[in-house]
Amino acid sequence: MTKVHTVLSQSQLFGGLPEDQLEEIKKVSVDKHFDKGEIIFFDGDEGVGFYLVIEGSVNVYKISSEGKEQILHIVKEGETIGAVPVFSGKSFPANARALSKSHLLFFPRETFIRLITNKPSLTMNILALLSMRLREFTVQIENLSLKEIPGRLAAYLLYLSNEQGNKDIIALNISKVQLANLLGTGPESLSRALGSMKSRKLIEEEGATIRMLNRGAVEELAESGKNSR
Amino acid sequence: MTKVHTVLSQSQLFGGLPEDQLEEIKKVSVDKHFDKGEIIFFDGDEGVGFYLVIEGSVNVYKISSEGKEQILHIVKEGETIGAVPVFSGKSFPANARALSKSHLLFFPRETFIRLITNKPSLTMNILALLSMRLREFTVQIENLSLKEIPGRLAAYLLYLSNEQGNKDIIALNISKVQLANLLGTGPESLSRALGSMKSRKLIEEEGATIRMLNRGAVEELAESGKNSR
DNA sequence: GCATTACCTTGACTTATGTTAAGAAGACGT
DNA sequence: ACGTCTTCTTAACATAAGTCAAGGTAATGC
Repeated sequence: MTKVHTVLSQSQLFGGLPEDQLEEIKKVSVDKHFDKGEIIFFDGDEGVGFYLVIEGSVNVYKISSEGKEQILHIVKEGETIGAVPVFSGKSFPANARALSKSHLLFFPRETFIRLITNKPSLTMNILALLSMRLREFTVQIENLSLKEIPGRLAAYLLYLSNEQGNKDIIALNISKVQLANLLGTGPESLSRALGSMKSRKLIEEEGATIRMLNRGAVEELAESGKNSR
Repeated sequence: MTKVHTVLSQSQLFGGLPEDQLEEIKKVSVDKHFDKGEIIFFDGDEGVGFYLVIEGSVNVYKISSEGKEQILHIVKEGETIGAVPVFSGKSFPANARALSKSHLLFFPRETFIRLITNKPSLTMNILALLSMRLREFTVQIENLSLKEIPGRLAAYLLYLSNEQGNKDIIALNISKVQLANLLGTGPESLSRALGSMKSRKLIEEEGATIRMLNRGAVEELAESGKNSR
């Protein structure tokens, strides 16, 4: 069983599909390889198809005229990037860059649309995928607009903890700069927010590992969005 | 021809469908009426179906623990609300409230899913709709994170101008408080941003009408996101 | 037609976060 | 093992925007 096959069959997009359909899917895809830091597409480029990550991880982000970066999504194995223009028929709505050496599968737009027509279960998977992404974006808008930076950080730590099995030991999977850009700020403010949580005994930090000392207080911080008072 | 029929046939969701399918759609829907200010659903409520606006307008929003409101979308005739949980099978991701006396059609989840199975053109419409919404959210995240309030305001004025036929005379279709909440701020800051644009001769204001005096400068403000320098 | 209410604007003040700069700690290649 | 880069932290300062309060204007009801 190849890695490609394993990832496809476990992806949200193609999971649960019969073997013959998976084969068909594999056949219409094109292998693409990117080095760390390489651009996969730019905001505004014509969207001629989408990508599924087989190995590595990808940063999907917007960039301001001054060069500040807002990360929309960090995409890992089995997830997709660039699906929006497949269905709304326009350009990519953001930039994408490989965070590590990555292996992606590219699906050309027209071929893929022909493929999904009259495959209701696959279509339902896509609808679920897009809906999930919408749900995530509403959370991100809520965080950016209604929470201050310490609150966003607390919410992200809880999200990570949840993803890693609700342990109190959390592994930061991305660099501090990237985390800052995901939270809509820069490394200095992130450093201060972490420092504040440490001095208030909410967390401990050791390298890329964070230990939650007071989950209740972290939850309250994430909930209220505000640091104090 | 009833209003319902007209709106359905011109909606993004059901536009371009044959007459018999439109009839079938109308049959599975349920009429719902809401007064101004009435809640349609709450963030977290179980999503048992979605709504299509026939008449009136609806505010889809998140709310912070302190009561600050962030508008995600102002939904008008022919548009839908609450589609996410139909496909990702969970709760509504935000609140919805009628901005005026409104007439909506409600589509129960299971019935609607049965209806769309094996109707590829309808399914493609839904995919396009969700993709469009995703695209809009990426713009909103970009605005919230990478632009200051004057920049967001400028971008919104250009959006309105574009929607109203690229005239320099723009009709504000919502109250200032709502506009402020859409831009992620409060009425005081919006007032100041408008004041700054007026004193710099970028715009003139008369009641709910705004006249763009210097489109180039407005575009630059929206583009750079920053007020000065 | 007048009073009451909702909506909007303005001003003074506070605060969170951005900015600039410098230094510390860690990673990396030679 | 050494120096060079990158990444992170800390501090001092600048600024955008939130907050609180007051007043004005427009809309609405009696």
